[in-house]
Amino acid sequence: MDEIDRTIVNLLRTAGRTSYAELARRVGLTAPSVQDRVTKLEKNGVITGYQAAIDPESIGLGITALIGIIPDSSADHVRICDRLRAIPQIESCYFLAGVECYQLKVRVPKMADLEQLIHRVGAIDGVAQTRTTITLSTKWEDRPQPITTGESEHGID
Amino acid sequence: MDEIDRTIVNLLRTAGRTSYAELARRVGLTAPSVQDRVTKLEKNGVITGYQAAIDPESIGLGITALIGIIPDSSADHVRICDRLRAIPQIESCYFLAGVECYQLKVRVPKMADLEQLIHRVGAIDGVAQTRTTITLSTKWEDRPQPITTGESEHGID
DNA sequence: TGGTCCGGTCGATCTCGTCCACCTGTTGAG
DNA sequence: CTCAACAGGTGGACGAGATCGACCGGACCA
Repeated sequence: MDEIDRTIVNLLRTAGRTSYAELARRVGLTAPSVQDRVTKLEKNGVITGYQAAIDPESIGLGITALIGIIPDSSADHVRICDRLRAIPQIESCYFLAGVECYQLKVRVPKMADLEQLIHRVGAIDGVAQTRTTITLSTKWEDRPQPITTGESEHGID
Repeated sequence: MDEIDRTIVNLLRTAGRTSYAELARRVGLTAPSVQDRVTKLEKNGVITGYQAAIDPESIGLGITALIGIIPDSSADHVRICDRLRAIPQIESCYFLAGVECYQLKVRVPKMADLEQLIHRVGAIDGVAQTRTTITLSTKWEDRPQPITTGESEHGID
């Protein structure tokens, strides 16, 4: 994980379809070397995948909401997590330090779908209460912050 | 935006570096046709970009937190938004319907950085109060939900 | 000194991306 | 009904990219 790897990661983070040849030009190596580095980054779990960013509204997911979950005292978190994972509308799921121990980011086409979704989450065993907030607009999302020099050690590679 | 477009989007959403030739095989067209469709999807704003998914810990961003912002009554939201946008650690920013009218998802290397970041956000003109929640773990994030048939009209293309 | 490993280059080959000419089915006007 | 215009697809050609194996040079160590 040297300076060249960081540059490659920064480039792929903002332009995930950049060819190996183009990456090679940017970092001053040849294509096979870059490919080798990228393969290692993938194998080491630094790069976990590639995804096209889609405008949610264009595919009929015009409503975004955040749902906080307050568990009851007997909650089985492995079970809750499994049940949540089975709900496709939940795009992100964070386990939090707080009274609301989960926060979900969900997307649905219509309000009726959101209502149904809230009921479904609320019905999960161990969920005492949910608190939903509608997002009026997404200012930005998943903006990659450039990697700084690895001044702290992370034991990667 | 027909069935083939939806298939292409679903494929690119989960495997953003899939070649046009491979996409063509999957949808039963030729590579030039697929490329044409993808170009149109990009031009119409359906596909807004491509990004490699990176494990945050691997690049020294081990701490994720959610920051809620409560504005004061005289808040100028354009100004607040601009100031927030200038902070690179804020990866996502949602404008919410609620007392906390923004929620930020931030990532930093160390707790000290988070503290500094909270102070910086709190110092923005129009921000009355912030409320920060640490995420103990990310169960999953940015999981693409497959596009269903466009039963509602969205006026795309 | 010599062996080994790591990471890079180079060259050959195959696949992919991209452009262009052509084909087909649909639509709408005369 | 016929014909022109058009959208969207196919197929071929050619340049660029991906990928593999062979080789090279420096660092490390016995």
